Amino acid sequence: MRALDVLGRRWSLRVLWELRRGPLTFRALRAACDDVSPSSLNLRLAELRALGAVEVTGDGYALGARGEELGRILLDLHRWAERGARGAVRRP
Amino acid sequence: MRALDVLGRRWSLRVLWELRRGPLTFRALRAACDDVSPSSLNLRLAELRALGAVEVTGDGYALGARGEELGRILLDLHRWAERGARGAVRRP
DNA sequence: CCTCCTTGCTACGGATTCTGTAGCGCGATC
DNA sequence: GATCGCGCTACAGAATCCGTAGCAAGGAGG
Repeated sequence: MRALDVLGRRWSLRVLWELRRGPLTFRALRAACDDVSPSSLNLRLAELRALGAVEVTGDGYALGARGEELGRILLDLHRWAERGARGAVRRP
Repeated sequence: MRALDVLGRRWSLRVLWELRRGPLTFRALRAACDDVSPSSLNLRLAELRALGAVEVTGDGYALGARGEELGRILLDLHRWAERGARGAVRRP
């Protein structure tokens, strides 16, 4: 349950989402996330690293070993959200 | 991306997670979520209802029409996180 | 050795969000 | 009509986040 708590903090999902296509440097990741403040980003990265969701490689930050599975889950989540946002907001 | 933004707010994922097994009343949901403050809970519920993720039934709050799919996604996410937390935290 | 870059990351004050507690209005029940 | 639990609101204090500036380290070029 702790894991969902970490994933439910601001920018956590977004960081993972931006990393789904490959590694990014700290600054590139920051730029990809609407220029988050570096303090927040660093905090989230530390938490996500503690979870094993993110790791540091030679090319910067990347998804952990199970990254591909996570990418698929995030894609599902994203698709679900997009579909819901279009079809279910107005439901009179 | 807006949807992921809402899902990335504090307690959003947790609320959905607690609703995955069936409807809960406002107070029960609050209790299930480590006694969130009612203001936060009410805010999150409003946002999630606007997304179509949560709806109000006679038995209280419940996952929306696409709730089952979301529940499965959250379960995947949870399992992923749990597995990562066990296998990857200690990585000397 | 000495600049000039870029990179990861920290510091800090102000703005935003969350928390904790109290309580209202309402319907059901006694 | 008194009591109970319910959904929900109010509000101040605490925690968090943002925006900006800047540091130390490492490499490229002179």
